[in-house]
Amino acid sequence: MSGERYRRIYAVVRRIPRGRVATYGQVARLAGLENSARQVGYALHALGAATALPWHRVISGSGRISLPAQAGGLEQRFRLLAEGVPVDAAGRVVLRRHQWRPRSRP
DNA sequence: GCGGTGACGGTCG
DNA sequence: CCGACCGCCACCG
Repeated sequence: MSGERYRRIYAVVRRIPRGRVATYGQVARLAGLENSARQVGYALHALGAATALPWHRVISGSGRISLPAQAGGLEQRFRLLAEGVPVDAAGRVVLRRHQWRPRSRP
């Protein structure tokens, strides 16, 4: 199932506060995996939508939902709206206002 | 072991 | 603002 890399990625995703979003690249960096933004998406995909992790709080660096609508993107949009994060019909979120900005990284 | 793949991201036109 | 390209890198057949 999950290797050490996945563990780190999941640990970061678990810290994203309700009502906030983080980007794949941001999660990768916080997990200590500098050039592995793609692996974050891969790791989340391996979980499936039934996981307890807030996978729906992770979006692309351009502020869009990357997941295709039929493959979970629709659910991701619903989950974000449900916790107060505005997502337009095209799946866009205003990062400037809703991106998670952790204080520091110990 | 090799090559294609993708829930990325930065750059360029 | 948007699409096309390209570099990255673990995973999988």
